[in-house]
Amino acid sequence: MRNPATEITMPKGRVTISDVSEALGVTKSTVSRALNGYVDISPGTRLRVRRMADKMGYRPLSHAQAIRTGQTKSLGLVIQMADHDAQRPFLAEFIAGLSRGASAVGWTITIAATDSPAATIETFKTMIRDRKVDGFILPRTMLDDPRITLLRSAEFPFVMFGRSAKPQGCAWHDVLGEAAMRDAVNRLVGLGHRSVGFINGGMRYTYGPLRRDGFLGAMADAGLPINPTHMREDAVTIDAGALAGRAILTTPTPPTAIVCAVDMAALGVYRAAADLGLTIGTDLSVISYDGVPDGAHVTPQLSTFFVDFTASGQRLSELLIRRIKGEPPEALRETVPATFLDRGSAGPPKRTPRQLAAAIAVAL
Amino acid sequence: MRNPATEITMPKGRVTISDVSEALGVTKSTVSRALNGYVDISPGTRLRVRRMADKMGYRPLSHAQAIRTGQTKSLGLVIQMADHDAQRPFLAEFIAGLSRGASAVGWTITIAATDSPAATIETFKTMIRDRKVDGFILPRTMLDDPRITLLRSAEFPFVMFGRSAKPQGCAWHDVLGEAAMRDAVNRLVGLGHRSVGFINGGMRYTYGPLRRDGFLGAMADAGLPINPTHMREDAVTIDAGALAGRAILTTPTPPTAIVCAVDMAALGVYRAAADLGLTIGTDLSVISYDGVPDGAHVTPQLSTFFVDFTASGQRLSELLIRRIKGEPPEALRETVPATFLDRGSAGPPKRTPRQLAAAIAVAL
DNA sequence: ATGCTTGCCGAAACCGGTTTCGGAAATCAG
DNA sequence: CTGATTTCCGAAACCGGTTTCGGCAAGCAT
Repeated sequence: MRNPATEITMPKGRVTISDVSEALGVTKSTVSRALNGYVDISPGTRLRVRRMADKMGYRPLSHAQAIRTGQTKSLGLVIQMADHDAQRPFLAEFIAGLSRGASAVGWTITIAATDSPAATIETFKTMIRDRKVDGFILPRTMLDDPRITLLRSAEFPFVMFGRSAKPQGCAWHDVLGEAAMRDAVNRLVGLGHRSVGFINGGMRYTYGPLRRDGFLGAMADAGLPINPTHMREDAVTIDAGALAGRAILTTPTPPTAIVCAVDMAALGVYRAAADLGLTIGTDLSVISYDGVPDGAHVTPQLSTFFVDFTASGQRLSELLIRRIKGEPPEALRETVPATFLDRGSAGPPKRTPRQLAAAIAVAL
Repeated sequence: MRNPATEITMPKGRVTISDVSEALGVTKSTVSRALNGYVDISPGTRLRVRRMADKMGYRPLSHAQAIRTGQTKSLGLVIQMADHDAQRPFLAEFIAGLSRGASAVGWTITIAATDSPAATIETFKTMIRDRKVDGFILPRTMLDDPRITLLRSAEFPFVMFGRSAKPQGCAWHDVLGEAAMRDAVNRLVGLGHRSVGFINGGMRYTYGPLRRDGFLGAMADAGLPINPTHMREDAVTIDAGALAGRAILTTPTPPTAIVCAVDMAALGVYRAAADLGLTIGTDLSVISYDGVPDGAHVTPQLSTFFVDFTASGQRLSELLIRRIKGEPPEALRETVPATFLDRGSAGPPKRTPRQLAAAIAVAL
């Protein structure tokens, strides 16, 4: 009877904080404060509580704590199905990463899908109002993003996958797409190309202007002229990429290489090239960005800058949790490089633009 | 002062049940019971409470109710990244459907991703233990599914996307893959094919045997013999499909048509056919199942049975919520047909198997 | 008029935690 | 040795709901 710990009876159902406190002969409040690192608990007591708690397998119920603390220990992700083709291929990996980062510390991911921007904002509002989550991950940030406006004014924690020109209050993790575009141009120039086209992705997104600037900067550095007819925008699907590719290739003097801001567009260029009788990797070089699985299933395989969406997802969860716990957003900003996969869609130019134009004219 | 309702003062933060009860001059318990449809509340009082509640914009906090009721109003989805290629293409639509079905009635989707079957089971256990969700959606049910074993023994609600041979305690929603396979064979036979191959998906999954039986049944009904060398299994990726296709096409007397249980395998058959110099739709007919977006980007477009994963997801959420609310699993079982998309990969046979074999021999 | 149901709602406990407050014991200063 | 601080923990309120219990008043039959 001296040591209450020797006579604990394992409760049948869930073990609650009361079970632990009774087993130790202390009050609930002592257990709670010991477990939550309050300073007014002696080291000895803290240790005894800790031991007993995990001996009994005690795990606080997150929604029970939530009613007092206001924290659900849950991260929100709202995906917009409207711009599906753009983010579809990576969704699984991205979610896996988010989940890994969150569950590593006992948090969960709450997900919602919407059809329209308006529905997205409504979803954010109700999730905030009903305290469903403690913060949000924002994929595919846009230049003028209503989600940011809303969350900023609601003073609700969030972290972006992407960057922002108006960084006030924003935390982010992003991949250096502009550096990849520079690198792509440099590699093509190194291979001997003097005329390079560019197919960009969505210009409403923050990544669009960044990647364009990366391309333009590298071209300028290489002393190469920019041909406006060799530049296209807003191609994030195979169809759009095919259209853009054909448009560029049917100019009077087509480029011998094309840099694409997203893989889907590059796969479209493959199709356009095939239609025009061109062989990728020799007649036309292509370097792209994203690293979608399909890129490994075309001939030749697509040389692209691979983005590890799983790793980014995991990192974003970590950052958001730190943000929720109070770290200032300025301290939670980071960028990582993409990894180049050299797979054969880029080689030395076989023909001059003039010769290329002649070959294409025959095919038409 | 007669009517307390005329002098309510809007609370600044969230409006709680106490705010509503004070505004009406009744107790919390009355408000709670009125809103939750208890019978010991008079119709008049119920109406007054309802009106006041939504006039004040009162929304009960789900995690506050959870601590007493045990219900989080959240549905769980655990996705296993291991068998990625199989379910990857539909994940976004599926989640969107789940989300739609859940959020329509104020519930949410909690998602987790794991790397291995073992991790999956662990994730289920912790999510159950910590009461993170009220029930689970099980995608891609397997013949001998440890998830089902676990949930059944834990008496935890779940609903399957797929069926089960041991239906005890199981609720489900499924698409009739076997009917689609039958239909595919019938269509090919109607086009004049007498020799049809079959590439099945994963045989560990419940859909595998079902689709095989559908194929075999239709072949028997048509009086066509089964050539074992024309049948392959476990092909759920492009690569596996290409391998299986090549194996079937390089038999002494290849079939003039191949039915595939999953689109990814069919896309692999496209590659195998191209390697062997065959044209899909004429030299070789293909009918498949799933309706992946890629099927519209090959030439000719893939004729396939389209599955509406969004609709299925939505339906699954609805069924699971009903299951959680107490409806017996036997009452929650349903199947829906897939929709055939006739897009040109299946036509009348141009050559006999013998002629086909000769053509292939040349290509090799 | 009396006794018995029935309808309806208030009072209070409860769910599983967190947090404030105050006081006893231990430590420190003088 | 006394008085003033600290240190550490218990008691109790609290978070926002739900649910049990009991009692008052009206309705019913006798």
